[in-house]
Amino acid sequence: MAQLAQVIVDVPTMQTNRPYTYQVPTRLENQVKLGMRVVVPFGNGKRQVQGFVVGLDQPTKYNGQLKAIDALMDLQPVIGDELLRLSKWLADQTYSFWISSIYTMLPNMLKAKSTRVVKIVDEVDERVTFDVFHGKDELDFATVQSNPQIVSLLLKLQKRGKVRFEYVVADKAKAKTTVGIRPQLNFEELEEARTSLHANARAQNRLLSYLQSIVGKTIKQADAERISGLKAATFNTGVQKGWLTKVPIEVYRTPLGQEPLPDDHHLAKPLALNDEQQAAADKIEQAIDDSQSRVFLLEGVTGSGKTEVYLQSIAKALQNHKTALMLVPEISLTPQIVNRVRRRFGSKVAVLHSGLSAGERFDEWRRINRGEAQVVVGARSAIFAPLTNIGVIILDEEHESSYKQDEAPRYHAREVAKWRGKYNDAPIVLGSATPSLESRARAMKGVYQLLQLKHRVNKRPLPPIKVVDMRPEIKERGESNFSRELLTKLTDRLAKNEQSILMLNRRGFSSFMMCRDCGEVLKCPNCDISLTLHMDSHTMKCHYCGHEEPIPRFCPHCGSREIRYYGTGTEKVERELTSLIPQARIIRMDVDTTRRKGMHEKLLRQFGQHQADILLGTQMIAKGLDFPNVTLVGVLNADTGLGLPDFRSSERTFDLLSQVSGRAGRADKKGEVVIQTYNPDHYAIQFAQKNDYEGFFKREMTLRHQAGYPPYYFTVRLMASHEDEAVAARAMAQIKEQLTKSLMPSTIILGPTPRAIARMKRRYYYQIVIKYKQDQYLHSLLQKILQETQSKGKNDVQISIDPDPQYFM
DNA sequence: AGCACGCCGACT
DNA sequence: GTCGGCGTGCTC
Repeated sequence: MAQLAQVIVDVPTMQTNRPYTYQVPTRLENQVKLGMRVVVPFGNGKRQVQGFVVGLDQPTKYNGQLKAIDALMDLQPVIGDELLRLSKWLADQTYSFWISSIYTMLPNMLKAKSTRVVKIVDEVDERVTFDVFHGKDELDFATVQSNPQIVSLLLKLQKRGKVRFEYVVADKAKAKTTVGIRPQLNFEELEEARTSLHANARAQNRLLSYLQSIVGKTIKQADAERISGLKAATFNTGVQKGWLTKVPIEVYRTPLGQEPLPDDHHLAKPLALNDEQQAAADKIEQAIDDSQSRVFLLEGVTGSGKTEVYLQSIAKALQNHKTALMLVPEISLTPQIVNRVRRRFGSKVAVLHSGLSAGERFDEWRRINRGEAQVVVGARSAIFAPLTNIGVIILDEEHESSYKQDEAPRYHAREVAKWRGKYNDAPIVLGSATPSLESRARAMKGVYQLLQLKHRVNKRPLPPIKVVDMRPEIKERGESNFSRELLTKLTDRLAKNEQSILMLNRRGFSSFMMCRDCGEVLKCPNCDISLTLHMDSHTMKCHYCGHEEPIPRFCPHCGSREIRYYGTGTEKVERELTSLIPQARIIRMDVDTTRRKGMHEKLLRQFGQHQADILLGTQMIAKGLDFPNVTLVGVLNADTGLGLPDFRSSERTFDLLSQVSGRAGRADKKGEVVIQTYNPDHYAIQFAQKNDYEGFFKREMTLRHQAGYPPYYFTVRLMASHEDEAVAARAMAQIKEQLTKSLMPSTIILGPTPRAIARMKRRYYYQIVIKYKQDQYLHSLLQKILQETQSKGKNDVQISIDPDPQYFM
């Protein structure tokens, strides 16, 4: 019988980042369990917050009077043993608050909203009642918080005992319900009711018969109407006569495009595997059978049938009465891949992606939590799906940088997967055509087991790739996004009624407004970057802080009218393409045209139905798309990423070009790829042209070795920010001193340097990058630095730590 | 985060 | 003399 409970409260600060001990009141005895949400008093006054039970009956050194838990928010724990442990590990690994790592694992709906309400408890001035309280006797404090006059007025009234501040912890988690009907009488009583009916009350008579057939059951009213053929009005009469009652029935929200498959739906059969696939599948399935928590790197060229190996591994796990988790990068979480999994495993599948509403996400989460779904497909955060007894975890496109969250907690889904694999004694499958250097290097060392698929399933060669040097093109024809060669091929496809995909590599691109007379570039007043033109809203926007201003007609610096937009945006390319090939029908896909929910799918569907000849887009079109009629893929600017100060820029360029090349000639028709570049001799482009991952890997490893980058070193990035640049710089210099003193001599400390975007949201940023092979002091030292520099207000230096950063910029 | 306690300037 | 500014420290 639990007397005490250790609770992590929803106050994300360094000082409160530890469990607090509460008493379990007698009325809640035997009900409080690990992983439940509770409402607890915290701090002075009547403040209440949400918390999570992370321990029971552990002794406490606290000498003060313990407070008691106010209420339970759940009947069943929302976090099981595995995820509770994982949340602690995650907080430790990513240097974040325990409460934050708990919340990243749960759907947003489980985060209760804590509101402050001001209540009138005694007669107050009529004008106050009217003006401030709008005639009501209570007020949501959040609505007046920003008005200092009202705030001080309310505080005065509080002192005089006229009003009281109260806290309300409101749970947002609501299950959607529909009306259900339930017979109130038993069979005989219903029969009895029939005798008192008028002879012509035929509908009521039928209702009674129907109710007799469902005694003791609860049926959705919609279903009842359909089955019985009776109208809603008849059921209402039944309620009036006391024959039946209406009760809410909990139902799941149905995400668009995720409608349940019909009951008689035939699940798709597994496809036959070729020898390579079979060999890989055998190894994975053996590990599933033996409950081995090893890691496989499944390296397979585009079209080599990795997905089928995934699906059969999942089938194996299910066959062993276990569950399976499959992660896909958000960008390739397309209906195509999702449908393939659902056709194979039907209603066992739950899908988690960013397009779901909060309610839909919550419902999918509950289906998984209740064990109603045994297969989960989702993007990064789906790695926290509340599956139990996992048999296999798959990460498709494991090299994708989107598996690393770029805000706190800065976790990498691959590392979380490995943790869960160990906990569940389940193998991990990392799949990619172009594995990350880290993973491939581990496979070479034997840490992971390498499984290779070297041949395409359809035995077709990969499409030939033509690299076009844009330098002479520009010299001869002036500024253009299209080489003659690409234009010729596009026109040719048009004539043959075939389709083309054009990709504009936007990585690292800044489009900006510049004055042709004085060279002034329009910049964000808060951040250190140029503003981007958004034609949909006709404004200039800052991508970092969201600042927005009208498009200027005159240069704000010199007043000249010659202020123009620079940078290769998709819109501009579309305009050029329209003027070059007026008869071509173009679909443009970029952030602007796909912002609205469902637009992404809609545009792809239109293209799939050949409502356009050319699909023009940014990186988002590079992955997973499979259009049989596409025979030409063009990359307009292959090298924009190469000049970036990022040690992974070659790797990313190689990946991107390899991915996009795989989009051509998926079916019977022959495909071809055109890559336009200003760096035709760059090794990333050369190796991509030859489809030579092995060559690229060796070359890039040599360079990483020379420069001391991953995978030869582990890295951590420390960032400090302050409103005053000098303060941020000084804080970092101090930290560097501390690091140098305490870390191992083999550890390399770079910086401090101002970040590439030195100012963001009115703060200046400095960073230090630590490179190490093995350093036993590092982790605890970083924890200590965080403790010491814990910021209390906006006037303090803010420190953040990014383990294994994706970018150093 | 939110709240109280506490120590210095401009006011009924 | 007091009201209230926000720096500091604590929350089981």
